[in-house]
Amino acid sequence: MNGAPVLDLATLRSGCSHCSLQQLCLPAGISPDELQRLDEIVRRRRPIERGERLYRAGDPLAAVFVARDGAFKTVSISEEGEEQVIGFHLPGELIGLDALGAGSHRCEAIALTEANVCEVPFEQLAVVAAQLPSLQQQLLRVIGQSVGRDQDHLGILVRRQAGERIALFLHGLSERYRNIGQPATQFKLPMSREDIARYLGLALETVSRGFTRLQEDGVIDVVGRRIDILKPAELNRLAHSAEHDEPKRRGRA
Amino acid sequence: MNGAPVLDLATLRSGCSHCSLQQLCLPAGISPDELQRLDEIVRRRRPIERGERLYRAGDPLAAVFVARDGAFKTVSISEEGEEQVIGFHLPGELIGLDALGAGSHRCEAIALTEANVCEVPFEQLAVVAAQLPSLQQQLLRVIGQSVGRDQDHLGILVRRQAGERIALFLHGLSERYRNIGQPATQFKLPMSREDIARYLGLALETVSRGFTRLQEDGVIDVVGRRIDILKPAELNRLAHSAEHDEPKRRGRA
DNA sequence: CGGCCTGTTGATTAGAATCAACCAAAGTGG
DNA sequence: CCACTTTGGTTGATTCTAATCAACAGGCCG
Repeated sequence: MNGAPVLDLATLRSGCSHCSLQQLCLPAGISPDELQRLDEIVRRRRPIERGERLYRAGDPLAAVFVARDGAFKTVSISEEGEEQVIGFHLPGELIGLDALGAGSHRCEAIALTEANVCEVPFEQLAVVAAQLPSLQQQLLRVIGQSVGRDQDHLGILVRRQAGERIALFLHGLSERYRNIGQPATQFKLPMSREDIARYLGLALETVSRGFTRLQEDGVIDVVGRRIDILKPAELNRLAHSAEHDEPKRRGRA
Repeated sequence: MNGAPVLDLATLRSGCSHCSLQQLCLPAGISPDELQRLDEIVRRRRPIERGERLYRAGDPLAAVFVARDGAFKTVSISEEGEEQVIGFHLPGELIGLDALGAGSHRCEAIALTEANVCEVPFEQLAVVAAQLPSLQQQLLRVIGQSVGRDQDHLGILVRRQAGERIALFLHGLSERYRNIGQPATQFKLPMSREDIARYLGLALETVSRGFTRLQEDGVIDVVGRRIDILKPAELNRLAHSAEHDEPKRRGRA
């Protein structure tokens, strides 16, 4: 658990063109010389600690962020002070779009782990995007992907069975890890059971039980936040075609 | 079947500059001469009938749409053929952003009523937006508002009590009608109970019961799809601070 | 060591899904 | 024009899932 990783200065210094996330992030599909324009406005921020906020609800839209590593959650606080989790953000995924509509943030973005982020001042991004059609295109695509993730989230929440939601959650997370080139069947959850519960609209006990149930069924192996997906196909099945299949029969024959 | 309403040619012909939704739609904040550039690429389509689709899942992103009147729903079809309602779209709200991420539509957009829509070819919109900073800005804002509505939807779905979800739904719809300058306390729901149920992640019977309950409590008056919000403040309270207040005591005192 | 946070597990209960009638309005066709 | 069907909505009875309340276990920290 030497959690605070050795600070890779080279990584911090080097720009988008050397970033491993290049093909997933704003620079995707942008020519090298154009990339430099983008690179000039991107600020590589110092490491963020766990629990630190990138912005708070109500803050004016100043910049959007992308994690190079680590993970974030965005939460909105209801009038009663309840925290509801709007989304989780893995490396390469844009953070801060919740302010696009009104010009100020609806959510807070909180680091779930130590992380390094790139900060892109929004005004400048807009200006450069207007000048570089391929950047504009990629910006819209990245925004669209974010919309897509929100819709996936909606798709999880309308499922009424807790087990389905949990399977869908794990499946989706696994896919996202695969996308960024990390192991898709073995990973450490960056978020707590409570975060997951507030993301899925369930009680945290229900999430816990859901995990144990999946473990009992041999689909996954869980130890605290360590997840090992033993039967990806089965998880996929549970996530999609529901549990209608084996309704009563627990012990398999 | 004079279903096709009297065709208002003047309305169809007149461009954005004469549109009553101008300040809510893409043209907002755009100077008259710039507006003409936008106007040139907007196609005013013939009236759409109820049940007609603007696009289907899988269709490549060709255009985005805005209703001038009427209402739409966007739905995604699960592998089991279940229809899940992603969103409802009132006049002035952009339809079709679900394709921004992958370049093809994830959803289908279906007319809930007869409607007139403007169609904006996406490629051309991107080109013009790159040339007109104020249009680019407004495009991003409108996209952001759409993201905001999705997040409101999420906020509804994580609420676990059916009554809260229903109150929140009515409250949000009311706000949106107010925004477009239509009566906010009296309106006709363009969607069926089943659509609402699939939007809220509830069974349709539960939605029906929820409406009846609100009526019994004197908060609203419902007759089929006609809604009259009698106590907006009370609805607002139910939507936000939940029903934790009067748990058992039905008859007050 | 003792406290604290995170997660698991158990018992009970509230609330919504489901199954099933039923009703009114709107078509449809003889 | 009236019987018949279809569609959308309401209401009732029953069942079952997940929330809630509660106790407890392991890891980590001061």
